[in-house]
Amino acid sequence: MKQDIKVSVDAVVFGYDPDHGMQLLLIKRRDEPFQKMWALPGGLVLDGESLDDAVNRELKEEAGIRVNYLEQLYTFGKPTRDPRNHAISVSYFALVRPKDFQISAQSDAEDVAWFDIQKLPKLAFDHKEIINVAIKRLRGKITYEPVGFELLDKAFPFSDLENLYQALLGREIDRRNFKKKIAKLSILEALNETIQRKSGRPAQLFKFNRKKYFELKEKGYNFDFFA
Amino acid sequence: MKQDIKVSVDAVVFGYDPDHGMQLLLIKRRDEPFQKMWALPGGLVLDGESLDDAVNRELKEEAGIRVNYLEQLYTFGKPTRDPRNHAISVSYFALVRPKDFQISAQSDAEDVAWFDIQKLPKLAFDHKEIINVAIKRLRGKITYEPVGFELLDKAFPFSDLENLYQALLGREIDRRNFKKKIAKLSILEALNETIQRKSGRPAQLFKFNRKKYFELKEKGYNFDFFA
DNA sequence: CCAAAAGTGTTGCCCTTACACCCATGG
DNA sequence: CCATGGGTGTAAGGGCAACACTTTTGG
Repeated sequence: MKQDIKVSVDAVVFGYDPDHGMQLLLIKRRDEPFQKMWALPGGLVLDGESLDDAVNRELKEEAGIRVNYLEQLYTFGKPTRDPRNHAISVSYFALVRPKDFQISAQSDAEDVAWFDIQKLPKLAFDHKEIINVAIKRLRGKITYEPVGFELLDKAFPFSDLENLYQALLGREIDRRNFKKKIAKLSILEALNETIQRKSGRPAQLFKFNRKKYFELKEKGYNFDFFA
Repeated sequence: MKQDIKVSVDAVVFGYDPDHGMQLLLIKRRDEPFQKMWALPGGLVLDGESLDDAVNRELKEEAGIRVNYLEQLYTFGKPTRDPRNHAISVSYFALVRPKDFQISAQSDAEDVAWFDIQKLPKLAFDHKEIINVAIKRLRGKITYEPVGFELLDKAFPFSDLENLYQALLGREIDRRNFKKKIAKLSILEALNETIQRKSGRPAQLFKFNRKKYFELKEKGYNFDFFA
């Protein structure tokens, strides 16, 4: 009884653009099946390759990016998810700063693009389902971890953080209370710089203090941003 | 380039025994590799079989049990984790009431037994690592979900719930405050029965109100049992 | 001077925590 | 009557949410 199951990895890569909201990285397939349809970047794991290595390799090969933050999401194994044969997909959840990279289609991708998570095209395989799980994870994650770390520029105005949270939570946040909450954690550092957006008063820039964040996390601190 | 990676599933099955604390179900391997060593129940996924089906089948085949609660945990894919060949393991996290089953070794298991999670034997493959991840998940889970549901008898005295939490959190709980917290959620129902343990005053029995719990969960209620 | 976005404190309420004594039973 | 575990209430303090006006800039 010889087992014949293919193992692949797929990555759900989120990026945040202050002007356009949460974005998702997709590639357009060059080959069958689902030729010319949009899909998650990913592909077969090589013999002797670890899962993490496989995702990183595929992201580099297909889209030319290296992600900031990567964690395993879920493994999908319905035998019918690939029309060709029984194939399982170990999916990953990734966060990047879109501006850090010039994405470019390579390898078996005909095209690569960022899509607004509210306006996704039709997707190959069960990738829509994978994305739904990832979005759920993202929504959950922001309530107990400062996800902004990985999605915002190194230096950012407070309003970017606020808007990111509003976008993900889908509701308004009270700026003052939010600021107090973040301040209490002391994981933000004010810089002596300001930034001028299109209009209005210039905003002070901040950066995350990674070290302090990890210290707090080690001690088992509970980051309950929002209920 | 033909891919040759084996896909297996492994289950970390927790059970709670009011007298002996948190227990973990292990099987003793009948065959090489790691012959006669203790290991997690699990095995190869069959062609055309879904991952969930594979776990349930293996649990039935090897230990003769059907679990109460099952969720996917993590997929381990280090190419060297199986000395024979590149094999990935999709691991699962399960909760049962030990008393519900008479465990019995079957199939390729020479023996099956419950072990105190504090006193585990040496384990085959990377199963120790898998268990560590599972214990972490369990500890995390109890802080935001009423795990007791799946681990305690259908009817139980309040002290069982209290002891379960104390065992998992590794610290004392104030009984009165804990009771208030649980009461506020109104997911417990008092029964008109009592139980007499070894000594002391008889205790009132309670049962969980599953329906209410799921209602609250649907509405996005935040069960923050403990920080 | 108008529009746009940034910045800033106080108050009331609720929830959480700290805390100790009596009760019912078996031996 | 003693040991064991079960059952119960209150008060104080901290954390969270609600809430609106002023400041700085560009046009």
